[in-house]
Amino acid sequence: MTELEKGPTGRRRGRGARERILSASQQLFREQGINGTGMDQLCAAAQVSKRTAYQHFTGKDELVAEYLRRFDPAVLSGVFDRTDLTPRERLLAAFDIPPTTPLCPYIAAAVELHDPQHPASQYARDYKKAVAARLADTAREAGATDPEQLGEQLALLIDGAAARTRVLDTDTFPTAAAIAAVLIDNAVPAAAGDDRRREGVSS
Amino acid sequence: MTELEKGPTGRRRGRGARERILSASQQLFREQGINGTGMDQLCAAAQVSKRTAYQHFTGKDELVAEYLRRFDPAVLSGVFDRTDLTPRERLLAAFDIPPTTPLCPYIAAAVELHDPQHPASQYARDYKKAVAARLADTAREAGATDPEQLGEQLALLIDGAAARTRVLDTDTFPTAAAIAAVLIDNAVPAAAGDDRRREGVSS
DNA sequence: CGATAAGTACACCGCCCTGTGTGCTTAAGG
DNA sequence: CCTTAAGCACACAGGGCGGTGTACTTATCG
Repeated sequence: MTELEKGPTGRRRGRGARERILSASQQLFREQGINGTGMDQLCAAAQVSKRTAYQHFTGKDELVAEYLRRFDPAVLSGVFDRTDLTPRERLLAAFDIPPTTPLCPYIAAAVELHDPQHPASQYARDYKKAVAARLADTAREAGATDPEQLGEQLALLIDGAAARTRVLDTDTFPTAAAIAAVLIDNAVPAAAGDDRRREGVSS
Repeated sequence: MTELEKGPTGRRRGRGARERILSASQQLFREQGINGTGMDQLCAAAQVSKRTAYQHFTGKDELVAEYLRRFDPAVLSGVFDRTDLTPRERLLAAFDIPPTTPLCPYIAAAVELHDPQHPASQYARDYKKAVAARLADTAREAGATDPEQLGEQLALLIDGAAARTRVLDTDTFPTAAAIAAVLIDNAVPAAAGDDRRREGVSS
């Protein structure tokens, strides 16, 4: 039952409370951080009464965990499922996230929550492992000799760029992409018909 | 009644409250995070009255900033001033920080404070730039063609290992060190006489 | 000694936080 | 229609936080 919001019907601030809460959390947790966003403010932004929020989520912890689970489709699948790119290009495409990404929310959550046992921290861990695994898959597809190692290396580069971008307040993904290009070329034994050239990636 | 460390009576005033506060902050901010450590708890651990703490620091913000400034000597100088190592070895030695480092406190501060204008965030930024600069200096010493680029790349690797170690709760510095070795070998045109092991590097 | 600065003990303020209790209104659907 | 459940408004509890006021004690040194 309860076929809730399926379109613009829910213009009133009636029935789609849960979705509005999660949508608002996406914005606020990113802009202000998890600890920096109170439930009062979040409920106000979501146009949801506090009582309703606590009927959908047992507590803020559960809300935070659920909030983290709403990133997969866009980021993870969106990059790896592009069949128009070669495996190598797909690996490098993972570093093209300049505009709308203040900081990887998984790292932020792990640091802010400061508790490895927290559901959100555990999910962050799982997610990071999943990304490394998908990178490894693509690396295997690209013909790397040690795909797991390359996947782990590329994952580390992504996290490094995310963290460093946060601290320096400057986009460091180009640097990470340049390193990735070197690693990929070094890990693929002797590709033949590829378009790969040694691109110094100056800019 | 609190026979605290007296040491040399160099100071004519003061019985070491400030030092105890900063010493306690080193431990607590790392173990519990900055936001997770209250002034009450910190003062109790430092065996300092709260009133005294606020006579030494105008507020928690200032204390946090000062806390961050107490890391340089050991980490930064300790690695780069080792004359017993070749430049290349010194660059790689920056990745040998496995035992006593839960997470780079600069990244943690930047994420937790969530305000680029915060004094501590600004200092974190300066520090990260300084590390990159010293890495670049050493890279130049090692004969890299583009020392600035290599320095920035190595700095990114360190931050990546720190962040990823935090999220995964696993030591990822070996992975970063492996990448560093590849990058260094690729960046130094034709090293001679070194003991560098060529790991699949196709010049 | 006595002056002075450093440190102490402890209560207290106001604020914001997560989380609830209670009663009321609204929308959906048979 | 009337039932049912989702949502709302609002007040409030309990606690931790950063920070302060006040009066007292202690160490250091001229």
